[in-house]
Amino acid sequence: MASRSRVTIRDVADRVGVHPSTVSRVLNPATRGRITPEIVAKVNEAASALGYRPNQTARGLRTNRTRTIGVLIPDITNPLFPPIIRGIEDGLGANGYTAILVNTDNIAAREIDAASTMRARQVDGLILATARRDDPIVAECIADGLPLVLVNRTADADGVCSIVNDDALGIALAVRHLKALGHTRIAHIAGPRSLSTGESRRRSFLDVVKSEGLDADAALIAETTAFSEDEGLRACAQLISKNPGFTAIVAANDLIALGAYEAIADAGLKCPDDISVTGFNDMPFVDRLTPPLTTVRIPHYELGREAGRRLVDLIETPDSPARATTLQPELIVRGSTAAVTGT
Amino acid sequence: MASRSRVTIRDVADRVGVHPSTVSRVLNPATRGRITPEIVAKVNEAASALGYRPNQTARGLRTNRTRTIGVLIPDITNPLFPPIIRGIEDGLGANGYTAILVNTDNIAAREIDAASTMRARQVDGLILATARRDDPIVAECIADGLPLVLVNRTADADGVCSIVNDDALGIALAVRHLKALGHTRIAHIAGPRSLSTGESRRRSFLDVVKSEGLDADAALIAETTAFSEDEGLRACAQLISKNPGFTAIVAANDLIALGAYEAIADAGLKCPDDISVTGFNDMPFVDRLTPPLTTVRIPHYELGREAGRRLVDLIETPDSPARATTLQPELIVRGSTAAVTGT
DNA sequence: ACTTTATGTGCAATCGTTTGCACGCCTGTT
DNA sequence: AACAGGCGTGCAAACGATTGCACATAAAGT
Repeated sequence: MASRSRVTIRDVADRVGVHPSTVSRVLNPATRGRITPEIVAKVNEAASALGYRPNQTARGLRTNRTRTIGVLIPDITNPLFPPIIRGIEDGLGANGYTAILVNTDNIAAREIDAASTMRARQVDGLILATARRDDPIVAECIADGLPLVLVNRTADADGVCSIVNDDALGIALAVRHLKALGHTRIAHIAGPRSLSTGESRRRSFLDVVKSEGLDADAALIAETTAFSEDEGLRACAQLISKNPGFTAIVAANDLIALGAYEAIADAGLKCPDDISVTGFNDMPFVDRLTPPLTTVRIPHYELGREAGRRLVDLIETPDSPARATTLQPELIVRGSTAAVTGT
Repeated sequence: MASRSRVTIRDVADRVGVHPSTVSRVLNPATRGRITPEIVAKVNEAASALGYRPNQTARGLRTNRTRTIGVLIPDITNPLFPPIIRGIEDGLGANGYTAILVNTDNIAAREIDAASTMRARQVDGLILATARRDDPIVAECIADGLPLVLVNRTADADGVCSIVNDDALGIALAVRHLKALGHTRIAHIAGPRSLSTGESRRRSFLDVVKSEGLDADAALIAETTAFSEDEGLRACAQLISKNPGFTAIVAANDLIALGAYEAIADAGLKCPDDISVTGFNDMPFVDRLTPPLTTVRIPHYELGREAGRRLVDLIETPDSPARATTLQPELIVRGSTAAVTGT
């Protein structure tokens, strides 16, 4: 009696005196209408009296649908991801799906392994927040017809659903804001080009700088190998030492901006008095920094929710088209940007 | 061929010309020894040639063990939890278990619902970071013999495993640090008494204040209804307005400490010059605040990892004893505490 | 009144694995 | 040379649900 899943569909059937299949039909909303209302009532009553709970494992075996989806993220400890995950949960949960989550730390082998585990567990689909531009998991899912949605990043392969922020708009908002403050020579500390976010923000920066008629000087672009504070510090210090005469920095994300803060202080300069800085992501607490960081807020929760919904779509209507969706970010102006001071 | 789980144990058996059960035995390390090495080799070869991956759903149905465990947390968006979750994943993953995660926002109905979903999915055990001191889910798990571990919080019920921080030690570290700085009238902004963390830190505070021979004045204790910045602000403002003449505050967690920062500023006072403040948790970025927060660092990752390991223990050796484990915190001294200034 | 159609329920196979049991065959003992 | 005991493998029955099919019974059409 204290057993794990004590009561089966057969117990319910026996109690009412009907066949197990009848109970199954009653419990399935789609077939319930085919059963006499009186029996429906009896079955429902018996089911709740016995505390019956359908065994999802058995159901999954028979139907080949587990209502479970796999989510691969780099690192839940990165504050970027928790809101995405909540969004996914909410986008999925409304339809009775649940997520199993794995952190991969951006290590390809871990990603492959995790994907394999999830497939052994018969997930109905996958959400990747880990996708590289050229990603073997993406290729495999496409080959095997496993529903797949990319979130926050995108891949070069086409025919795959992705939900990403409109980075071009975000960068444009930052640049136009700085232009309005009188800046004309604006630097960019770019993210890794192997990641879609790094590459797209970089390209967007170049585009908008040109279209706004600002100085488009290759010396104003610094490269990083990771979206990290250390790399931001290193790249910014290098930028300053080359002294290309900029008055503002558009950082590819908040951590890089934090690194830039340090590099600026190390150089004996002040933000925003000497150099304005913008971030990207609006991580928690960047409003508490000194100065509070002007940054681009990405709708992380909405990205996740949309990804969840889209995946459910893909699973339940297999012919639904694979399109890339972008969501709009917003510029949050705080204290790290200021009008350029006359020389 | 592009089907979801295309190759079964039978396909492998057919290719080698043996019975499916033989393949099963080869694939199971425990029974592999009973099979002729030559056949073992052939089966392994065929399995990898066909890309066979055992169907966990079928296995779970047969064995009644899904190697899946359920994790209930209040809100993954709270920076407290991500490290715990990574810890759980690591503590579990080494043994081939995976976690399914649900956020409950501390809403009892959501917790019940989530627990029910997990049980329908035949989880092998549950980890609760949501437990209230008197929690119906805990009671149900005990009644049904479902392995259960509580993390970060504990429940009043006995016979349940819990992994928690040594709050008494944490509070003692904070109080002794302040005492060493010359503070004698120290206030405490407590968390909700319905949560084990709120209650235990409060009691520990009273204990250590007494044992250290400091002023134990009921007027020095403020109450909150939630571990939030707003509540911290409210409670601290109230404390200041009652003016019991304190020079330091031990906040029950970092968010409350943040609220205290605001209340202190609102009152025209300065931290740490007029009032020292200590937090609890060492959340990300509290080292970037002005002033950087002196706080108690809880080994969150280790709590999670220990919880994961313990749950695996409970599952695999059913008679293992239910004990409460505490892990030791550490005081991180930063800029929000200073020596008391002579009047 | 007799066939036709609809309607509600039971039957049994099936999903992919695991595992107790039985049955050969080979080896070693007397 | 006959027999006991392993040892390796096959057989088939589960696990708990779903679902195409068949079969009653009742309602409807001619």
